[in-house]
Amino acid sequence: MQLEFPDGAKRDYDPGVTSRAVAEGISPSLAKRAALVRLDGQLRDLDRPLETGGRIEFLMRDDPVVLETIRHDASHVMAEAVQELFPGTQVTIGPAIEDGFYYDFARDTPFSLDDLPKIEQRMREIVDRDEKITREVWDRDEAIAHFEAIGERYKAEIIRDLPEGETITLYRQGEWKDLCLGPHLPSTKMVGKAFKLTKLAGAYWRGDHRNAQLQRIYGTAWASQADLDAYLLRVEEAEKRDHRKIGRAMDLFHMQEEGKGMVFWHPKGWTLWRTLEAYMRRRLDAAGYVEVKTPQVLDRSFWEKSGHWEKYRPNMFVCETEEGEVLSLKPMNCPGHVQIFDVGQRSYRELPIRMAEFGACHRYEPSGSLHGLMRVRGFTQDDAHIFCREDQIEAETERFIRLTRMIHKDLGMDTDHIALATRPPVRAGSDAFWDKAEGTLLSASRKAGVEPVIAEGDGAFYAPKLDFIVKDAIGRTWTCGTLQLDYVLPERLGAEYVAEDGSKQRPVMLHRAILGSFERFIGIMIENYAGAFPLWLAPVQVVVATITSDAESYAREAAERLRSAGLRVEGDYRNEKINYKVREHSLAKVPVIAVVGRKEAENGQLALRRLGSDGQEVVSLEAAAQLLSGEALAPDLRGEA
RNA sequence: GCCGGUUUAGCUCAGCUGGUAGAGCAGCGGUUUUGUAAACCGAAGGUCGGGGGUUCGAGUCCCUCAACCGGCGCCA
Repeated sequence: MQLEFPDGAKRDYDPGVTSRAVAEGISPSLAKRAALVRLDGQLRDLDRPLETGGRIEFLMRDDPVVLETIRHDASHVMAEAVQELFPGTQVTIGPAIEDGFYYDFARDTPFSLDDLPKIEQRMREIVDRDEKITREVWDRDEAIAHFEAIGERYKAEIIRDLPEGETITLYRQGEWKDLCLGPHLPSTKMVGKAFKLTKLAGAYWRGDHRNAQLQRIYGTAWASQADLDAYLLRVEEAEKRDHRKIGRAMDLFHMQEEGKGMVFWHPKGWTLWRTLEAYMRRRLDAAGYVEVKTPQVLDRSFWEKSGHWEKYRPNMFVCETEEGEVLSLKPMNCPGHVQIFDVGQRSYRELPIRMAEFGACHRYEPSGSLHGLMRVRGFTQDDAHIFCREDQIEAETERFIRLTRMIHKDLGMDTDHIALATRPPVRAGSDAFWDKAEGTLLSASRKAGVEPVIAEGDGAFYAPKLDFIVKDAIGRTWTCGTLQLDYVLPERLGAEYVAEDGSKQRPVMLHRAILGSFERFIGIMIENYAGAFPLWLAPVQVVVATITSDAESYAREAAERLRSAGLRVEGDYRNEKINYKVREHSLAKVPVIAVVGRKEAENGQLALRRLGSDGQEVVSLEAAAQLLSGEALAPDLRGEA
């Protein structure tokens, strides 16, 4: 058989030769340093015999591709360590994940955090043992019998569920064996010691909450200690951006026990909200939306009609009056919007109707899923429903994609990608219906200049949807914005319009949101900007800070002038040193500090200091008012003057 | 909802194997009038998350409830 090397050289070998032997033939140091091989694009173990020729490439330990294998192997080393330390623990699965790995174990007594250092220590020993990792092909029944005999019933179950005829491979390292597809590094030594066990968690067997709960141990692993340190630093930096921390420090909002999942917005946080809402309202007005407001609480019979009572009841806040009336806080705005659509007779000429609401909704989310502003029980959606004819879906979708991308950009978020969630396995509607619906969303995306990533099977059971995934300043992605087709609700609630030919027709509804909820989006913005909002969004835009009390009356006058220019201004006239004030307002992420000393007071000036720079520009009060009020315009208002 | 962890002053956190709570910052009072990231002095501030138990004695040990944090699940 013939092997072709990356440099184009071709050489003949006998079938059955291992990659390692091939490497040794080239240079002993290559064989020593190689971690994996790639044969015709497929990763393989170094010691696995080559049966066929092909393009071969040796991958060194520092190759990014190998990193995933290091993590996978680290999970195996961890499993070996755990089974040595805690006999009777069963193994299940342990894959590499982003930045690390985990392994799920079945054990009666739970692990405690104190166990992690012990496990880490044993892992280091296993790395030092330099155990050879070898691949073995087993007979299916023998493999099942083997795992059952040693009490590994989860492994046995995995093999049983593999399709007949699948090659069963076990990997052996030292005394320890695991069912695994591979590939793996040649020895535990190559895993290295740049790993750390990070957290414990419960996880359901096969991800199904009806199954047994296993114990998951998470770890992170890297090719070098430097990479591990860099990662840990990155995690630390991300923690500093935590919106809950910044929200407290900047006095934006708080939450308390009596209202879990409910937000108390403080004056500064609410200023941020109002600024965002005003911006959104202008954008929606300009995009041809009409805004409405629908009731917060509606009778049970209404939710029965909409179908929510049957399907969504566990998530609804239901209340009962003294008279025994049963009502629910709205969990969604859509049924309310259909009520407005349903009043009077609609004509095809009116369509599309783009009906928007900053709709406050309440959902009884499970306690374990609550998370700061990101997942709450009381929230306000930037919701809208587009009622349109079938033939308008594509154009409306395209308009929406363009609008959404513009707004995300204005708010400091780059679009990472748009996902087209297609038909799920269990669904309503014919294949022809799905073909058409998915096709419409796809072609609309392309017309808007976007090629969506297909999220196979992620659609709702009645129609496909588009999700907008944005990327923040530190590379994390968030789903913000969605467009969902709906033929069902108009039907249920009897929405219709009179068509050109006089017949009654059902409109299609497009559910759509750009931010998602204000709460969550503001949380994301806080983390994206790390609290340092651009001038137009900052709750406090300027602090006028005095150096001496002599300058106070001028400073008050200056603050008033800036306010009259539309800026959000605070005055700091305290008896403190300017260093102290600068530090405090800088930490509070105030974009502009206007320093006023004797000089400025005498000359009618301000010394402007911008957040993030230590220079100053001294300008006249009038010029400062002009300059800053211009800079503080929202993105949609710029360039009009 | 499930698993693990946390809960001490407004905030950030100490408090060893049980002996009766402490620091820094903020806030308050005073001194200082200051030129771009922390001036100085002083007084005050706590049902140690709630409830129950063990003990002569509990912030510390046990039980229980809650909230929060990290995951899992959920998010028609």
